[in-house]
Amino acid sequence: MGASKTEHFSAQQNQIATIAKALGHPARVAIVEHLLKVNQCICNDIVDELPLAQPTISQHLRELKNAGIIQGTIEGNSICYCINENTLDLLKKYISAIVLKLTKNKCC
Amino acid sequence: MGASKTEHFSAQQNQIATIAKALGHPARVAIVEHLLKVNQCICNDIVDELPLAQPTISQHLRELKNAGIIQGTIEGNSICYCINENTLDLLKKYISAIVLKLTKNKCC
DNA sequence: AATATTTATCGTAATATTGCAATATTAAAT
DNA sequence: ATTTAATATTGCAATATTACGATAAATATT
Repeated sequence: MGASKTEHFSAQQNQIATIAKALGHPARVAIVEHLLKVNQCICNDIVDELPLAQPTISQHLRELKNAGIIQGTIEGNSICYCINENTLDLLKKYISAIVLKLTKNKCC
Repeated sequence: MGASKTEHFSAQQNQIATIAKALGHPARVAIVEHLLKVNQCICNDIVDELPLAQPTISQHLRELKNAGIIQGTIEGNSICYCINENTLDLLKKYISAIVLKLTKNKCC
């Protein structure tokens, strides 16, 4: 196989998995951290920052964008990328709810 | 390629990516949710719960365990799995810190 | 001892991901 | 109009992931 059986799981489970998966690569974590530091920047700035080729960065940006973690606004020649707060907040709330419930549990 | 250039990124970036990656599949999200609901259970209980074969569940459990999200304790014949609070709390804190910083920023 | 139960591992097929060189696309600058 | 700059896309190779049948390993039950 190789393809996930996404149709067997709930919309929320797939949504959380999609967001988490997008963060599941150190380069994409580094991109998010860079965007957090500089607030907003263009693709080439990230190419200068990370040890990856331009097409690779572009691919990672697309995945972050598809997952809703970042957004890009066309500004003439370039595209201004920044973090979309809502998506990360959604993940934050989901995990926070889990951790909150866990403190009331006992583990084996 | 196909292999991530993990050596170019910080230990924390790799750690966060590893945890997020483990949550980056709906089946593993569903496993975590089931463990949250029943507190603790054995592999076969999850096999009965999800539409995946036993070796597939076992594989997903191993990945969750490798990422530190769950832990397993041998109990005679079976293995008792439960959520490891610390790892999810780590991810929670990391994302919370990002979201907190974001509220002070303006996006493009 | 034989059987059942539970989980892990092996092998394999299908698909996805990662990374980059080459190239295309689009808009700005000269 | 030509060149420059910024980004995306294409095509490809290497590797990883997902899924499962078959089987192994280890303990429990009869």
